[in-house]
Amino acid sequence: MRLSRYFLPVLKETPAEAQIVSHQLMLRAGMIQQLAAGIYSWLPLGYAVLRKVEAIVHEEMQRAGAIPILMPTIQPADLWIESGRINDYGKEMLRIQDRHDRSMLYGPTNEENVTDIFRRHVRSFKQLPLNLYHIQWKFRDEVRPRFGVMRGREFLMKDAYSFDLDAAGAETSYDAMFLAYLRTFRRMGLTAIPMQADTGPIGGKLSHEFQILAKTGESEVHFDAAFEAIDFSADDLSVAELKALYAAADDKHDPAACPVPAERLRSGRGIEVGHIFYFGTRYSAPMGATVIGPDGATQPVHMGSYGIGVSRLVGALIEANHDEKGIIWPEAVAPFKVGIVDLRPDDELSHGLAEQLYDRLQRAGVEVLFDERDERAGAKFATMELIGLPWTVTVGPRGAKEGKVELKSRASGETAELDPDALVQRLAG
RNA sequence: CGGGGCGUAGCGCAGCCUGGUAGCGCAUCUGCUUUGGGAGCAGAGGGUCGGGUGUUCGAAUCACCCCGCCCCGACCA
Repeated sequence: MRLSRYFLPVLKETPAEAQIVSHQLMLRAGMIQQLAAGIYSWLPLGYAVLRKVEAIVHEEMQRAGAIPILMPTIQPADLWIESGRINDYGKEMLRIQDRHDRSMLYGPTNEENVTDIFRRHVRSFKQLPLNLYHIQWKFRDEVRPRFGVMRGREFLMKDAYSFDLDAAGAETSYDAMFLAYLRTFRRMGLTAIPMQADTGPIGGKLSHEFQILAKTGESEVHFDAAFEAIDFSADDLSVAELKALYAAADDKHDPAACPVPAERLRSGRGIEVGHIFYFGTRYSAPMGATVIGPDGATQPVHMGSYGIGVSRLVGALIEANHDEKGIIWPEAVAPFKVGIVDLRPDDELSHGLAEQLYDRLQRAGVEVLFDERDERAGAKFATMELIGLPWTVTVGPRGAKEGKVELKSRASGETAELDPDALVQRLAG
């Protein structure tokens, strides 16, 4: 992508309304644009990151056996009356009347919706286990939206729903999601600690929320220091072991009853990026989502639901990866892998080399943002640092004479002088 | 939902207290010079001062009502 042809409205100054660093940087880097309180448009750079995050979530869900579907944003209120949940969400739920005066709502979640799909088509235990998920926009009319996409009213969420014959099966499904979550966050370079949690309006008895540690987190969290020793990227992570370790957000944490000795207890702030629930027959029973078991008896299925705040993750990623100059994207979610700073577009030799590298990198399948604007070096470097691409290639007359360009890592700041072949090889790898 | 604050050019702000029809920096456009860390000079464009009502000869400025946004607290992917 040529920057001169892209749409990247960066800001030099920090908009007054943004309080936390991720919100400030998302606005300054031209990723989002606020339309109303808690409602944002995603501009090209922000949308590119959102799609990267989405893609990882899709891959890990499917790896864990979940099947993608797409349910609507608008639902009939009838379904929620049937589940008995119509009033549980209170004013958080946006209600709408359609032209026939039928009561509709903008879905804050889709348990009823998916349970309805299930009950219409599944009859036998032989079709279980089943896990259906989608990534769809939700609306929760928060009393006080804030912190940009971290607490928006409209937000993109991945929600998966598992169906099993019995509690034991449901727990297996739960554990599979538990593991998939750890892997998902890990792939984005984030360590999320699973914590015991309340079930809220979703209902149920077993629940964990996944919290990323960050100074600007919304909730106070407490956890066993043993978590610090765990390698979350290990292939043989044990869900049972992780579940046994103590970790809880403030609301669940009782210092008097805490099983962890004080010297082993760690406290910090956390950003909740995922939340999983096992709620048994909470929806299947009232809504008649049943199967015939091996014994010939009809019984309600055991369900769980599993959410990841996809749009919130974009903010959380920035909270976890930035410095005073801007964002530092982990490669897995970067909007572009490389930025080329064409220092002197008016210099034939230097500009020619930059063009050539742009072309070669693109053909090697590398996502490149090519800054060939007629701007000063300082402005270009500042833009690159702000938007945080993992790699910057600087091409100027000085190096071009020697046939060299500079490669710089945004994360480490390390630089290397390379010739074009070595550069392409290194970045294409 | 309780408490507080703000709304003046695309962004950041001043002007308001003490009424006299709007200003600064950045950004934008044109020209020239410049070009390895957010350039310089010269010129130009851009505002129903959030909206309404009232007071007044006269309202960005005073009063009242409404709307929007932000912050603190109680609640949540």
